[in-house]
Amino acid sequence: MCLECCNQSCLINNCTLDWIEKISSKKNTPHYPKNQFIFFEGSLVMGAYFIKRGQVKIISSNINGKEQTVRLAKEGHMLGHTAFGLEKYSIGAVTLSESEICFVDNRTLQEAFLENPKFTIEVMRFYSRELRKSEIRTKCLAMMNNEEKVILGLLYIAETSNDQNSNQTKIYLSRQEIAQIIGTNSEQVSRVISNLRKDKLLDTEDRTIVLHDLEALKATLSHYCIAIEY
Amino acid sequence: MCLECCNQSCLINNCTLDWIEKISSKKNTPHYPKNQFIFFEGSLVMGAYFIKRGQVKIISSNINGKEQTVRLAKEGHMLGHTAFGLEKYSIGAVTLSESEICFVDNRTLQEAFLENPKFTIEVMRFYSRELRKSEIRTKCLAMMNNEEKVILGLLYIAETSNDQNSNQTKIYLSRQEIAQIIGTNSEQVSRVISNLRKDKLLDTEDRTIVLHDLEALKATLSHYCIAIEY
DNA sequence: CGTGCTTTTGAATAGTATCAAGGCCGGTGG
DNA sequence: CCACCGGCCTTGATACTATTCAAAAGCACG
Repeated sequence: MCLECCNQSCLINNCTLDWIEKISSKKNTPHYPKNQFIFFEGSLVMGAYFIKRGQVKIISSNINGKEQTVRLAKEGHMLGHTAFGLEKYSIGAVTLSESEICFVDNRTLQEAFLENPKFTIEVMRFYSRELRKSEIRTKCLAMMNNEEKVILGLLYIAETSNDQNSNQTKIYLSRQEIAQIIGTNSEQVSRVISNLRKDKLLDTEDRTIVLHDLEALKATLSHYCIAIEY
Repeated sequence: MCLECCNQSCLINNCTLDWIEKISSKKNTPHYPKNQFIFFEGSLVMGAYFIKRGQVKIISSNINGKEQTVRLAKEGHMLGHTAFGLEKYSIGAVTLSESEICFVDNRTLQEAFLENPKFTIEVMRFYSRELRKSEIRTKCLAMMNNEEKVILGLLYIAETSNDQNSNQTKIYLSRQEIAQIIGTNSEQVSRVISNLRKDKLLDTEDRTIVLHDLEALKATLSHYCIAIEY
């Protein structure tokens, strides 16, 4: 039930009470394990997904199967939405952690948009923010060298991670997964992480990366004037 | 007057008739020459811009003044929008051709959104499409080599160009401007264009680039499964 | 006709991707 | 329990690509 949902950041909360109930009765909320596809590139568009809990990567591949992560999403984010009006998703989505994700079909969503202006406006603002973030990312990936890109990637992962409880952030993604976020390969990521560890900008515990000073990492990217308000 | 506007693709047309008139009475439509700033990075957000005619680049710079073009826009597109809720624009916009661009202040826009669901939905869809395009671009710029990026850039410029009347598209941007769109430098662009001319994939007339076979150019990028429906 | 800007091309350099080998760790099966 | 296997990580050597530097030519402009 949406009305009892723990996730305050869910966009559906911008609907009227009776619409929240209506959506609640139509949606379903499967439980996804880690590394599970939510939808595939090329599959049919049936509706939109709202992340209740967990971290998700949005991916796009070339014909050789090489995969690029184009966006990360966490609780409160919407997925699949970018495909409205098209027949098929041009991108795919995969869970990075164990997740709960609500699915709402196109028809219900369309009616909700027409009758809940506040909801529609907030969804619009969500896209607007994501577009701005995507554009800043375009700039960074175009102008940065490998070391800077890795730092950018780590900060991005940290910001879209859910466990920001303590003063240290742990990253459980593989070197390969990080490489796909910033557009390089696992060897380069490994090299840069080794250097950053020597410079005491991060620690590693086995394969886990531990960020203990986000501000110091951000400072290394300050030349790019990144607006950091995700 | 919006009601008499020649631009059928303008998003404002999704409002009710009286709202179109209301917006019409509040907006202004300055005439911009080529290479004119519409708004600067860091300036205050007063409203949104609707392109009536012309081509515009959205740019973002680093602290050294190096400039990256993160998006191209043409008639029917919205600008400045991505800054709602923020105090300042994190990006800037510059005309690439002589243009007419309508400005609507934040307050009027906000009221229009609340009372014109169809308008809001279409603006949302516009963002949604732009986000998808930006993400595909992220993938391409991450995976392509320089030659492919230049071809991608030329196709992007052609698609956001207004004079698609004949079977050949002319591009008047400098090598430097093209380089900033794809994240390289003018020398590389020059080299690639020389090679493409030898391969008969394009022609040049003085500094102008002439594309006479868009399909052949697109075919060279087919490995990337680009959804080409801008 | 000179000046300044863009384009083009070559050469040197720097940076990144690729290839290869070894180490570490967890899981599996004898 | 231990040996083996496969996956991921790390590091070095090498090849390749892209950037930078430099110079000359072309064009626009006063």
